[in-house]
Amino acid sequence: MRLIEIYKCLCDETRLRILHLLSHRPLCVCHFQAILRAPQVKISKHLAYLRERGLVHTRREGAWIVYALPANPPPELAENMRCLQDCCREQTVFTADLRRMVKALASCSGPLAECCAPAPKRRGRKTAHA
Amino acid sequence: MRLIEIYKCLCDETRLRILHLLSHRPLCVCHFQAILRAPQVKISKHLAYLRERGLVHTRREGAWIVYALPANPPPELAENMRCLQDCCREQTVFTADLRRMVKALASCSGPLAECCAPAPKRRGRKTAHA
DNA sequence: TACGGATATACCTATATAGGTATATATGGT
DNA sequence: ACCATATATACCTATATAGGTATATCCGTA
Repeated sequence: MRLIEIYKCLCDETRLRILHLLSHRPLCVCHFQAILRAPQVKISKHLAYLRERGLVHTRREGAWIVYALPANPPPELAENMRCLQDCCREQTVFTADLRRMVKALASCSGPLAECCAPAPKRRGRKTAHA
Repeated sequence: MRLIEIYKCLCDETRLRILHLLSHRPLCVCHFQAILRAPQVKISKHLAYLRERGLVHTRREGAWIVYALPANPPPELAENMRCLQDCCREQTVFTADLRRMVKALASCSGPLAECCAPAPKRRGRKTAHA
């Protein structure tokens, strides 16, 4: 993987926040919408940008698409993700995202998709994402 | 220093090569021209971009401007520079630059500016940069 | 003071891309 | 088959920026 391509992925704030979140755990699109408070199309396009360049991959889980970092990233990517995670500890944008992520996942019981379920059956009060 | 600003600096190949070279030693503009084989204006503008964002600083040395990494960089920058230097070892663009740097500096005797000196007095055969 | 060399900058153009609106596609449930 | 939800994409617009040409500035020297 060319180093420059990695940095091109990292040089947008939305993508940086996405990758930072993914360095903690896989997430589906609706989670990103909730955590980053950004419209679906914006999230989706940045995810596509990352996917096309191999920084993330996806698996379908029912109606949801779960995004995750690659299982065996090339060393340049792995090292940069380590660096990113380290640097993010000090910058409030990222710590705030983490807090929102925890909150968003709190309503998840078990597998990821649970908290995205339509829910009318279960609680009948919330919209799709937690 | 905001992380995103650092990545914006890293996401252009010319700037990446410049920073990589600087992670080894300070250099003046004419060195970059020679090593990167790029026109003066291109080098100069990318250096300005980096300077305005605090990734490099300059000192004048006679007619030359010597660019260097900051002496006490903020931790985010220091860590990313470490990461960069590490990753560059494997990518040919950067190793080739290093080779050209060594060659360009070979004709330097002592302080940096020496190899940029007009030289008619000393050897009278080369143009400004080595 | 005039000149040449080193570097910076003003200006222009082309391209990438971020962000939005509207729409398409896929999936599960009725 | 139909609908609602989740996600992706086509299309448009605005902006950033890369790269070039021409020119300005700064410095040392004659």
